[in-house]
Amino acid sequence: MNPSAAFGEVLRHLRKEKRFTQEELALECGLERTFISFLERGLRQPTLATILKLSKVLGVSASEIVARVEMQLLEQE
Amino acid sequence: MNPSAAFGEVLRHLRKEKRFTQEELALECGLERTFISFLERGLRQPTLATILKLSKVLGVSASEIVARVEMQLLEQE
DNA sequence: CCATTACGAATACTATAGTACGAGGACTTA
DNA sequence: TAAGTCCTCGTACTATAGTATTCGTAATGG
Repeated sequence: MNPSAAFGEVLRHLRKEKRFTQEELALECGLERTFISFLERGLRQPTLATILKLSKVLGVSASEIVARVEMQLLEQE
Repeated sequence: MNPSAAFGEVLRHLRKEKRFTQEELALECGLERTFISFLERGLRQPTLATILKLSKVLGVSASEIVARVEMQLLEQE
């Protein structure tokens, strides 16, 4: 499991938890819907600025998001 | 203060704490020396994968690094 | 059945992360 | 003076993050 895939799973989980569609999340973050789709499918990886944008809208700190990614990476090696 | 600048300060601080030169850190991370310089000066921002690489070598979790960046951003608005 | 919502997927593009090489300044040590 | 270390800075390049647009389709509801 690579960082992109791990991040994708974490992002999708958080988004569904907050009852956002990809389009809503994208709009609030000032990102493209298709880019959110890329991220969730692990086909793109975020920069630090993107992680921060997402974290604000999702109501979770960026460090918390990264911590979840690190857990994902450990669980599924 | 933008995310790149905040990250640069955190990175430089951690690197000096661990007594690495930019070149040593770059070598261990599999990155370019000049890229470490760019990061520390806030002229580039890292992707998630880069943050993870740096965190391994610096002996600090990626989430801890991001937490420090968030603190930097709050302190200096 | 048809319209709408939500998403995947493809393609092509622009902006920027990351590489590679090298000149030169500030400092130290010989 | 001279040589070495650590870093800044510039420049040009390649890889990829992020935009923009479009089509297909599965699910849902009027």
